[in-house]
Amino acid sequence: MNLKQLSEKLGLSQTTVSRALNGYPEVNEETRRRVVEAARQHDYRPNARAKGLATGRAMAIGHVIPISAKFEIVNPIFADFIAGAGESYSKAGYDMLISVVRNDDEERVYRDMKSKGNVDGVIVHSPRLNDSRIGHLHEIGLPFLVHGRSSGCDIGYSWIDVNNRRAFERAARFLLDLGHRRIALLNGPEMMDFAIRRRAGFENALREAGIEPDPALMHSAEMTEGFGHRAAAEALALPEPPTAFLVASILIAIGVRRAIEESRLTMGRDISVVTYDDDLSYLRNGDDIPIFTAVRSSVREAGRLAAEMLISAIADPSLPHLDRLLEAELTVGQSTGPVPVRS
Amino acid sequence: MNLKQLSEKLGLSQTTVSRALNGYPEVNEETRRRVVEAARQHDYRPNARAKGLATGRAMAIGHVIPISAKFEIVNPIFADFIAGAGESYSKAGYDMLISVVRNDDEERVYRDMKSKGNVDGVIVHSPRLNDSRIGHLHEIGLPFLVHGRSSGCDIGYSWIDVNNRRAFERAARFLLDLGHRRIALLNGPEMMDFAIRRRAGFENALREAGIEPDPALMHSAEMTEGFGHRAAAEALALPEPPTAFLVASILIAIGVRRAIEESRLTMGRDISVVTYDDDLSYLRNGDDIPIFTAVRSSVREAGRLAAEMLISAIADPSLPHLDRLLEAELTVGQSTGPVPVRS
DNA sequence: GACGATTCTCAAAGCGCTTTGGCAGATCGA
DNA sequence: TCGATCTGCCAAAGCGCTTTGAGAATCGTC
Repeated sequence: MNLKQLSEKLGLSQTTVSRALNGYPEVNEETRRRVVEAARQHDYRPNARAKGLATGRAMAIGHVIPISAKFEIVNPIFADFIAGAGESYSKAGYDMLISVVRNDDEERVYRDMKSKGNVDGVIVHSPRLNDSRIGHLHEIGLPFLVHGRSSGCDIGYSWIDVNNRRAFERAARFLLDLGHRRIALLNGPEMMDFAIRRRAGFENALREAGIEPDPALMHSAEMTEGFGHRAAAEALALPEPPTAFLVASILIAIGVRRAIEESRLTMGRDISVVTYDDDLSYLRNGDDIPIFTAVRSSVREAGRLAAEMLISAIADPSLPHLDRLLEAELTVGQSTGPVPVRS
Repeated sequence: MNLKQLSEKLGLSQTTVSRALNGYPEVNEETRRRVVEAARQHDYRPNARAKGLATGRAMAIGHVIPISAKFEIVNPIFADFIAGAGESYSKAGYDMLISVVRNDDEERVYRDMKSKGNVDGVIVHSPRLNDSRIGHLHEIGLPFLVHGRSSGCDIGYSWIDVNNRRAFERAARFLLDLGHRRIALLNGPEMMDFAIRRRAGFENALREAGIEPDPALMHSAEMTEGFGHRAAAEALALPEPPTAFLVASILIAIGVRRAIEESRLTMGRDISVVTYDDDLSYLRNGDDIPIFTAVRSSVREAGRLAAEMLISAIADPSLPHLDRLLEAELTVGQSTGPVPVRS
C-alpha cells in the first residue's frame, strides 16, 4: 500500500493525504480523521527511502563502532550504550545504523555515510587523544556527537562524557583515606581519552597525598578479565606488592579478584579493590549489596542522552555545541577495607 | 556531487555514467575508465536513498534486539554477534539497522520495517519455543534468518544454530565420566529455545547414566553473574550439595566461582564447573590455559555466517531454506576434576 | 450581490538514481 | 554497395514521497 493507492481509495489527491498524515494545518479536520483512519486500517506507512529522498533527511543516525585491530575486541559497553540510544531513537522515529569497522577505516566510513546520505548524523565512539575524526567530521559537514571527549582537540564539538578525572580522583582518595599507600592502577588503553583522564585523576590524588605514582604499579591494556588477572598476579608477586587496586572496569576487577584468590588472599581484607562500573545490565555489581566498591555511571543512560542531544542538534543546526558532563557516584561495597597491618 | 553533475562534467549522459559505474557491458572500456576515474576523483558515491528507490532494494539488513522487559537486560552476546555480522555486511555492501525493542513490540517493528521498506531482510534473535515471530514474518513476506531455532514451529525457515543439545550432552557426560553424580544445571531462561535444548541434552546424558535429574538442582534465569552466584550459593548450602555445575554462560560460571570461593572451597578440586562459552572477545576463557572447562562455539563466527546466509537468500529468493548447525567443541580447563572422596 | 479573504484541495515538479526503448554510426557479410 | 547486426550512447519514464503554486469552493462583509 503506497500513497497513491491510499489516496485513490479515499478519493483524494496524494497531496491532501500526505498533508493530513503529516499534520499540516490546511486540511479539514474531518478529512484528516478519515485519512488517518484509512491509513491505520490499511497499515500504511510511508516508504522511508522515498520520504528521505523528498525531504533530504534520512531519519537515521550512524554509529561507527571500532574494533581494536590488534585484539579484535568489541568493547562490551557498546551493547548497553546502543540499547540506551536505541530507546531515544525509537521515541523520536529515528533508525540506528551500525558499522563495525577496523580502527583505521573509520574516516572512510564517515565519508561514505555523508555521500551516500543514509544518515543525518553520527555518534563518535571511543575518542582518542587529539582524535583526527573530529576535525574530519567537521570538514565533511556531518553532524556528530562524541561519546567522550578528545583532549588536545581545539575545534568546538558536541559531546557527552563522564567526569573520569574526578571519578578516579575520588576513588583514589577513598583508598588513601583507608590508609593505602601502594595502590596499583589497572587502566584502559591509554591512547583512549577516558583512560588518560582517569590516570590524571589517579595521579593527582596520590600527589596531593604526597605520594609519587609508581610506574611499576600502573598498567594499561584492553579491559578484559584476562588483563586484570595477569596484571594483578604480577603485582602481587612483587617484593613490595600493592595493598589496593584501582581498576577501569568490572571485567578487570573480576580478573583481579581471581588473582587475589589464587594468592590465597581475601579481597576486602588483605587487598582492596575499587573499580569503575559502567552499570552494564548483564554485569551488575552484585544484586543487592555491591560486590565491588565502585565509581559508577550508567553507560546506558549516557546512550539515551547522547541520542537525544544529537537529535536536537540535527533538528536545529543553529544551536551552539551541546555538551554534558556526568558525575560518577561512589558506592562502597565489600571489596575495600583499611590497609592491613604488616605481619 | 551527484550523478547529474558528474555526467555534465564528463559530457556524458546520466545513463552512460550510471552504467559505466555499475559494470554494465554496453559501455566502451575507455569511457568506463574515464568515468570511474572522475568518480574517484570527485569522491562520488550514489545516494543510497535514491538508489534504493530506483532499485527497490534497501541494501540494509535489520536486527531486532529484544530487551527482557522484566530485567532490562541486553544479552551481551549481541555485541559479538553484531560484530561478526557487521563484517559480512560491509564486505557485501550492506548496512545494518538495529532496533532495540521491548519483547512485546517486536512484531510491530517487523511490520514497520517491511512497510517502510528500509531493510531487505531481518535477523531474528533469541527465538523462543514455538516463536510466533516466524509465522508472522512469513506472512508479511520479509526475508529473514533465525539465529537459533524454534521448536514446535512447523513452518520452514532459514536458521543458523549451535547444536545445543549435543553440547550439553557432551558436557554432562564429561562430568559423569569424572564420577560426578549430583550435577547442578544453571540454565538460561527456559522460554528460550536454546535453553530448552540444552536442558534436554543435560537430562538425556543423566538418564543414559541411570540418574534421574533432580529438579532441586536445576535453575533457569537470565544469564548473569548474580544468578550464578546466588544459585550456586544456595545449591552449596543444600544438605546434599552438588559436586559439579553445568552452566550456560561464562558470566554464570564467574558467579559460581565466586560462590565456591566464598564457601572456602576450591574450584576444580572440591567442585567442578563446566560452562558454555560463546567465545566473547572481551570475556575470553583465559588467555592461554582455559580457566573453565567449556563447550565453546564462537557467536561472532555465527554472526558472520548468519549475515552471509541471509544475504545470499535475499539475492536469490528462489533458493530453498538455508540452515547450518554448528558444533560446539569441548576444551578441558582447570575447573574440573574427579569427584572428591567423601570426607 | 459582488468582492476579497479564507479554507480546502489538487496537479505537477522535483528529490537522485536505474532502466527501458531507441537511435545514430560503425562493422560485417553477401 | 546495400541491408543487417553490433556497439556505444542517450532521452525519458518511473521509483514513492513532499511541497510549491494555484485553483475551486465557501464564507463574511459592505
